[in-house]
Amino acid sequence: MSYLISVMVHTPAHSGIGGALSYSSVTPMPAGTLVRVPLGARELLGVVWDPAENDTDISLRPVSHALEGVEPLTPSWRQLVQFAAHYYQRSVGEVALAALPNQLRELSAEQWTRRLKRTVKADTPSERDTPQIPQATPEQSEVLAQIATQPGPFLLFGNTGSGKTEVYLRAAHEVLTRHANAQVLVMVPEINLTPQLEARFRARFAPVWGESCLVTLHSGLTPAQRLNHWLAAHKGQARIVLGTRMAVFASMPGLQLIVVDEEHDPSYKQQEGARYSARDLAVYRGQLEKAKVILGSATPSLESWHHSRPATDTEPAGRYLRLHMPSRVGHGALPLVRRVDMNRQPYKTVFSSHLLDAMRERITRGEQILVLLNRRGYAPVLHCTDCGWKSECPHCSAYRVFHKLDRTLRCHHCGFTQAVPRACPSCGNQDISPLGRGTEQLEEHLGELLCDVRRTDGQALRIARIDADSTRLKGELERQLAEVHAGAVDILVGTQMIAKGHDFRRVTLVAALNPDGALFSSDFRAPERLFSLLMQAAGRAGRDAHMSTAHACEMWLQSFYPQHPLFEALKQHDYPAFALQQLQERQEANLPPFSFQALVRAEARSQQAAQDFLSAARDAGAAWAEAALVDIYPAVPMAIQRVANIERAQMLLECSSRKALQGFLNQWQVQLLTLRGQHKHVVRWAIDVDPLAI
DNA sequence: AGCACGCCGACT
DNA sequence: GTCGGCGTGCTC
Repeated sequence: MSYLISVMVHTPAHSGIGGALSYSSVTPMPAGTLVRVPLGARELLGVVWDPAENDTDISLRPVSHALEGVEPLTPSWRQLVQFAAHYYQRSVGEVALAALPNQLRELSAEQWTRRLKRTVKADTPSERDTPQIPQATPEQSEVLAQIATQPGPFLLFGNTGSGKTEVYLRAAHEVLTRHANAQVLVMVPEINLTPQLEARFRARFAPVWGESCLVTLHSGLTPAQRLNHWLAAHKGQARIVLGTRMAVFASMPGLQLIVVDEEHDPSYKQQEGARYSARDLAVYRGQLEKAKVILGSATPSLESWHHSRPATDTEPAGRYLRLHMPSRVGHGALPLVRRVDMNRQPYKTVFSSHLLDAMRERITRGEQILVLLNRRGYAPVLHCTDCGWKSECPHCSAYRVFHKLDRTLRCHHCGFTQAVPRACPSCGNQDISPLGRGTEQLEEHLGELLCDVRRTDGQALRIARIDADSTRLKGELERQLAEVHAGAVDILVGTQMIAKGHDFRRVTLVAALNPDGALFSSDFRAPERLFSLLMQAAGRAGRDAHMSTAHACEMWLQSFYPQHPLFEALKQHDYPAFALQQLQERQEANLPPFSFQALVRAEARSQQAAQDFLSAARDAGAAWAEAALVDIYPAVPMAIQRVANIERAQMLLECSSRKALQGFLNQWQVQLLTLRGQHKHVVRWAIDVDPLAI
């Protein structure tokens, strides 16, 4: 008598073997068991996916062995993986195996048994002082009462400094004390934000449950650490798991609470392989495992804001419950927002004289300045410096993108393409250029403009630049930040990365030089990102009480559109007003969250081959798409059209129903598989469901 | 995805 | 005479 065991192994969706593979075994292995199985000449790690059946096929190869000493993964874990694979159009095996620590795959049987012996470690008793738990503010108490009594998911909307972390800590404490096996998952968008939050959680919980009550899960761990932390979570020893988006797949049998901090952050969307949104999966997982979910942000994603809308006379409430914490606890007032109208500045001004004066004043007072460059998500929309013409698409409420390679303007929404005009179509001016350029030598330029300024100690002022280039080396970011904290730097020039999570206590002035690119971007999410960035940057300033009482902190915005509603809302620190305005625009244009999108990307040796494949895919799905009310737009080259000599194209799908789009994609995926055989030049293709950038 | 098998060019 | 290039094709 033998059993048929269905096993998922790491095979991509388009490899011909998408589903579970069948093996035989003399023992009936339960679903969720980790096993090693032969596949061709190799032996791979796999997960038993379905309950064992009686084996009727004698030709099956046997399972090599089950991994000793690891409990099977729970049904809800498998359900989460299955859902994610299905929703994001990938194979179950790919998602399942990617969610497991690498060492589980790589260790041989002997190494594994050795490892098992080593991991039996006694809990290190904590030598910490009992934590100082601050008194909960009435606002926090109210929010916690809601979390305790309502099912959620919750959108915790609170400013920087409103005490969201204290709410997380208390909600976690509540859950952990109520059940001896309860576990809490806390997610942060980026790896460099883990240490701060980890420290807060440890300080609160390690004195009670020991240092090993918390583990982290992120890509910065060594393979051995990753395995240890994963095992601790899987066994339930770690009561708190703190990690980046990958942690959403952590095996946590006692999961009762999920916190997604800074839920609006685009980093929660995986950008390669299975392009899942960890935030959205967290909500799904919470529902699946009956765990409460708290999404926290000072500037929520418009999706979450929309989903947490209160009921109106005509419409029921969204499916999230919005919890508002408007107060700022223990911090100075929000900075004053000042706008400089760049139309009144001399031609090609980079730093307005007003701003320079303000900067001089701050430096001579020994205060620090943050200069924000908004280069991330930069899409080359053309504009005329004379009359303000922009490369709008005549058919869409989108801007067309400048493709340098063939000098065309293309709409990434509808595909409308034209050659780049020689002069401005509106006023004839020859000087039309991409919006938001000219920041390259900014650091140098600023140094020249302020060369006359002396610091309080008489030394020449120091400017530091922090961006992806200057911090490529490991530890370089930390080193540079330490310099800023030590006061060695007067002006910090950087991209969005400096606005995230770091407190610069002596910064009293934040300046955004050229935020206009995001107002008129081909990417409809650009304003949302800009608002969030500026709000966060404003929150950076003046967190030192002494400074902020002495001199008001300021945020300066240089813009050609100072009256833009985004800046108006920012001036009032009024996210709801901004969200309302943006959501109205989105609704009128039928954009997310009022519609659902998917993007198909294809890579090929030639642009033509990539587009041909997509066009063939469009034709193949046309009838179904029409029936399902799915709009398929024409294929366009990607904004970055060629990478390492591979041409890239993409095609947008839009539908007002998530379910209908899902259904369509599932059927269409099969057609794409067969199509690939007919388009030999296509290197690869992939579907991005709910893409963040188009 | 891996890893075979397989059929053509420059080397000890 | 082989080593090795990476083009198809198969893996329960």
